[in-house]
Amino acid sequence: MISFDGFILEDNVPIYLQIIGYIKRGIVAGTIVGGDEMPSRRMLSAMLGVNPNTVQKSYAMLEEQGLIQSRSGAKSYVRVEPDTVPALREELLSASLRSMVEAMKQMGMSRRDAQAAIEKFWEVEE
Amino acid sequence: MISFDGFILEDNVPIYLQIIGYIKRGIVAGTIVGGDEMPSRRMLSAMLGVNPNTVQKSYAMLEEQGLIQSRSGAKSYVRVEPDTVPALREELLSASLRSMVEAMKQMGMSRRDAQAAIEKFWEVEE
DNA sequence: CAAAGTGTACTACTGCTATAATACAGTTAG
DNA sequence: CTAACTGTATTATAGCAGTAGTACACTTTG
Repeated sequence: MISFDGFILEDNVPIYLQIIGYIKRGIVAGTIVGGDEMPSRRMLSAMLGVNPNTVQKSYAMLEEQGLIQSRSGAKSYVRVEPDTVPALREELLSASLRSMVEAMKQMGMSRRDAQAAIEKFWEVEE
Repeated sequence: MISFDGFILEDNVPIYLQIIGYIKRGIVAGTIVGGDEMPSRRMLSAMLGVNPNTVQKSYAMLEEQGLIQSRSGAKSYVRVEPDTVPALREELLSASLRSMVEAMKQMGMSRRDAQAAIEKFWEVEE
């Protein structure tokens, strides 16, 4: 069963998009793999304190994108095909970086400034 | 008169927040300074192809934050106090980096991976 | 002064996000 | 089998973002 332990709701971003992003990032990281069991819509909505319909919306979109498989009455499972991981990595990286790089450039920062700023925010781990 | 030439509307982010962000980043970069004349609400809305009320909302919030000064009937001007620039820089950097670093960590990327990814997205300039 | 431009305010409408309360049929486990 | 759980669907409500149109008083400029 996929864990949503590290999941924190963010403001100003639709919840269903946050759920989708969390699953996608987990697949890229390898912490979520094909065949993994998804929490039921009701269970996840209770865990996150959001409405079941909001969770349902994110699951429906994940299924549209071929990332999970649902069968009426049964549990839902993650679906990862050979090309899935590299495609998701590219998609998520672009989304994360494009707006940030654009913002930093508009702030008059150099590439070196950006690297330094990341150092500060990465905190000590790894 | 402040130019909005490099301004491109983005999806999934409220327009009034994008306008506010553009002004703030310009102030941090120094391309926008205290005393600069803002375009009128009507003019900017025509330039961006958005509703005057949307522009009005962003101007009202900028005034609440003390970044512009409006006088009924007259033009609006940018207001930059001594502490404004460093405070804005810190605010914008945090906002930009926090979510990105968090996303990259969840994707299982190292700080080195992040630095390399930025190299690719920065393009050749500076 | 007079006209044009300006900030400000108001109402009405649409669409999206999210909540809320059900309902029903299929699957699964005891 | 049966009870519990599951996916799925429906309807209603609320708030916010954004659009649309209008109005009024003030400032600036010719």
